[in-house]
Amino acid sequence: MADPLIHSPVARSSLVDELVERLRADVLAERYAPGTLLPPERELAAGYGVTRTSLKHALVRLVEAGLLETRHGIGTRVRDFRRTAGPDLLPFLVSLDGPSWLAEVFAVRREIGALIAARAARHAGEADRERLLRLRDEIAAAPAPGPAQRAEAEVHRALAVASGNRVYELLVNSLLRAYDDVRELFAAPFADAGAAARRITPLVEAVHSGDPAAAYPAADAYYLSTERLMLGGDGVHDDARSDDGDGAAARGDR
Amino acid sequence: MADPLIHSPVARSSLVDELVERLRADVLAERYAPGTLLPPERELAAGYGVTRTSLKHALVRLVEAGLLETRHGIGTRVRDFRRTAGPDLLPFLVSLDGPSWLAEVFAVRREIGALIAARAARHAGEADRERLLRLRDEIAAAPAPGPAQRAEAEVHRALAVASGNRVYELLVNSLLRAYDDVRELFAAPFADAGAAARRITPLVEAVHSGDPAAAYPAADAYYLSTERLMLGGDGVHDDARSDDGDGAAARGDR
DNA sequence: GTGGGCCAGTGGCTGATCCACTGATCCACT
DNA sequence: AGTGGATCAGTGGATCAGCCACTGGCCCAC
Repeated sequence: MADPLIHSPVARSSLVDELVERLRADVLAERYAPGTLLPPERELAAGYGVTRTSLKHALVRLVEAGLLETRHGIGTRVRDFRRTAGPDLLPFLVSLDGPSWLAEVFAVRREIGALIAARAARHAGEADRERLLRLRDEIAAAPAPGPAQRAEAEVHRALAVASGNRVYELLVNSLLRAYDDVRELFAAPFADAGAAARRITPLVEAVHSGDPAAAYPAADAYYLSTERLMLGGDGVHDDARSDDGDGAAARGDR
Repeated sequence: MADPLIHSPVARSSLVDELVERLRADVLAERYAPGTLLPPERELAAGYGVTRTSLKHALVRLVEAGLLETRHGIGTRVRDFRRTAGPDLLPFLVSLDGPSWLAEVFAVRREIGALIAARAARHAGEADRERLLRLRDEIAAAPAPGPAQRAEAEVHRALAVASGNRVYELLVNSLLRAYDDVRELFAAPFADAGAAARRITPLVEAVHSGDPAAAYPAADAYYLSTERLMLGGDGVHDDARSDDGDGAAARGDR
């Protein structure tokens, strides 16, 4: 008895969802060049074989995401997402472009994670501290990689909450989502719950003890270790304030 | 002659825009409690005096922003934005709640700005470095606070680009937008272009010289100084790795 | 009890229609 | 020649009435 499986609701996606996905992919792949006008809605709708109303719902979502810009009487213009989009776009960039973006996400997660941990050590209240310990135990006791990874994500969130700065909470929301989709692909290295608990324990304890100077490097080491687990190999060179997960592959023009 | 004024297009907002704004305000003010269902679309549309189609366009945008969640056959549920929204929500939180969020945004900007500056010092290419100098000169020569502030924002962007990590670019996009709306309210303290240039010069030069160890504190000092200009007073205490702009006012439950 | 079928209520989507805005063009007037 | 206004075609904005698809609760036959 008892739930043998967590049933994540079968991802049924609506017509508009599909449409958004295709349009977004087309925009991100620069099949519509930045700065140019999209074809008129009536035409686009016909092209995709949907009503203009449905197409509009899709466009409106991409506008909200910062990828498009529509002006009445003119048309819908493609924007340069590097200048206009926020980190909420990361999940799609990661799943489209793969390792290049992922590495950069991890690099940021590590650097910001250290900041957050240091703040958390300074600001965490009693409730925050207890929550961290509880989550650590939850990881150690996790019956499968899935729950363990979820609990680990909760630790990230809990640290952000404990940091006492809500902006960090929002940031962490975006960063976590950025690799949500790929997380399950990396379940294997996380199969050993004991090891996972051992990785995260120094961080949790440093924050719990309230010592920022200890929390900072502990977070750095922790994020580096998970990064290595997920990206495989040694990932990055490891000097004091180490580097990268670089965008060398990435840097465009301008 | 020559343009005496920059005409920013008169912010005409469409019906749907208004609708989104009202709904978002209602959600953020928790007039619809998180976790509860919104009234049915037909009813809601009637209540706001618009078509169901228009209401839908508005709802779809809020779903995209992470504030709502709609399920076919069930209804539209209000989500807890602290858990689900990303930093793209910041502009609205800032303009609704005012100083409390703004202070936290600045705190994050300062901490992350220092990280970015240090990375930029390490990774900036020749083009990046020249762009920084050019922008610095542009600030010094700015004829009015408006252009100066815009050029300053460009420096933030340029630093993110120079950091070689595109995730930081997206982060900076969101953070800049977070106080876009209030920026003009603080034009007065920025009237002196010479002073603005003097504030930012040490940062630009530290990055330009390629020394991360110099760039980090230079960025910290720079962001602290602009923070003080905008928030007034001394803002925060200023020890080595200083603090806050705290969320003491903020921390909710959970 | 238990399973199946029904049904009311919800969001999803359609297609036709009209409105409002933009920019180009043309023309009358100066 | 130059200026200003009218017109027009093309675009997105918004509406409407209607039907479809999904959900959950209810009831009834078994």
